[in-house]
Amino acid sequence: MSCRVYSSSSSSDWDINDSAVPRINEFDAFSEWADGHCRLVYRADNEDAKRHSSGWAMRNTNNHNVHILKKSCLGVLVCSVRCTLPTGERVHLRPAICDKARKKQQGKPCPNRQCTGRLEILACRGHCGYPVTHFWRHTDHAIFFQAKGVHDHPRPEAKSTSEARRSLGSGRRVRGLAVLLAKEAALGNKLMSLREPKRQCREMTSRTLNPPPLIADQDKGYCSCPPFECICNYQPVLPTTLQQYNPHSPSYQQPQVLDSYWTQEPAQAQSYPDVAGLNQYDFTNIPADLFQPEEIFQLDQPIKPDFVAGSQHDLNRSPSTLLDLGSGTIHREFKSEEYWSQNMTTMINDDSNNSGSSRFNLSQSPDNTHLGLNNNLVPSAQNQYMEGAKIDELTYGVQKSAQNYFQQTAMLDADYKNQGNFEIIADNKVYFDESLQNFDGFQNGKGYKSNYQEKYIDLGQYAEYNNFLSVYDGNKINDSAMFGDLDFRINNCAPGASNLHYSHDNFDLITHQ
DNA sequence: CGGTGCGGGTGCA
DNA sequence: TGCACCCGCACCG
Repeated sequence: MSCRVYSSSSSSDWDINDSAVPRINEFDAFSEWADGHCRLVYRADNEDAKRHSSGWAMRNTNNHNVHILKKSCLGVLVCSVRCTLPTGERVHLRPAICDKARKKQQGKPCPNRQCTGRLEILACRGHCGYPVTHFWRHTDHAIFFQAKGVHDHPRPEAKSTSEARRSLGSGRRVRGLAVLLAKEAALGNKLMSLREPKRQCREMTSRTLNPPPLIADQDKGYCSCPPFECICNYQPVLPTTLQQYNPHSPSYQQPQVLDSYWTQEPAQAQSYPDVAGLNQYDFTNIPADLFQPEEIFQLDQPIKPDFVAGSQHDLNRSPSTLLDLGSGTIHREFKSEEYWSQNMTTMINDDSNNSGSSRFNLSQSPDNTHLGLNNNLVPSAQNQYMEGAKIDELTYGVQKSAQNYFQQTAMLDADYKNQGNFEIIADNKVYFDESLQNFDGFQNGKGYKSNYQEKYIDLGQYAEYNNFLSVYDGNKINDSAMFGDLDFRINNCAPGASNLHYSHDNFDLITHQ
């Protein structure tokens, strides 16, 4: 996934509100966690895009424009006391999209069993104090996506995870939950792997950096289940039975459904440190009625600040990684302070989504990445751009920064125009009928020239990306913490990962209201 | 029951 | 006028 910088390249020279958008022949891989100011173009038959799905909890927002679907971020459900799980992770559940359901979520006991806190919404204020917004626009040839704002909160759990939990109903035994979640994960990943070839790019990001759950690195002996839905956690206590259900065990017999999943991507075995021998859990001391209907969010994950690896007590605890059933990702999230400082640091230093110079989104596969298309800014201009964007994001509602932002954008636009290679589409507010798919005016007179791309490839960006890959390759096995960090950073928009081309000199016309 | 999309309506800048 | 947001409705799984 490649998030694009406003006006930083030919490929980003469209706005969701333009009367006409370029016709695209090469598309982006779907980005589940698109973040920052970015624009993506998906295939018209991309199922994820057609569903307007997102890892973020996005709700429909009425913008009174039937042609552009607008969604705003609901933030994330967090614990009111910000309790910390053994590994320093924090609760971040997916807010329900439905207002009614979301209200019911709030005030529920923290999923952390030993926490007295309550769930509350951590609202998204990533777009000048307002929630981050996503825009979707369909043409006959593509689905255009544009995001505005940088999420200022942790990612919620994946959609499939919350769906799985919901579908469980209430009062089920944890074992059932485990099986269901495992199946969900297996099926989801299976489907995702089959859905679209390019999806692999995204998978590479989330899985390689955050390998799938339940695939234990036996050498490391850790558990890679999520803190909320640890499957190992629900395994029987007795060693013999444990063996039977422990996927980490050599003698473990995988269920048929899961088998393909386990063996599907063995190379993605996690390398998390064995925090506390979390492979084995004793559930005999957990009463079946412990999970009340109203505690469907209740985690079997204790707050244990003095968590000591290897202690017998801790053996009964859930592992601390978070399974993202939607992406097959195991999140080893930042401790909250780490997260926030990291987040702020990222925002301050990178503002990746705008500059695209620091955050790489590995959802985009390198081999289908046409580097530089989004990084056509000359360094100086790019820095200036970052400055403006930076301020824009960090000081909510500061109009000055917004001016910088757009002034910079305008300057760059003008700069491109001066190259004489293409013309920016004027938002002339002429509203074309959607049926006018072949608008000669744009096709013949205002097309993008392909040589533009060649001329503006930013080698510096390319180098940085390679550097990243080098670091990544060198550490992916041994440094899971790094991946936690990288995962967060790279999953934000990275212009350098663009693979979008304007290979046609025509545009898809859309209709404004 | 909840996700999703649509659309009327309100308040604010 | 644009935007954020509330609400209700309909459809769907």
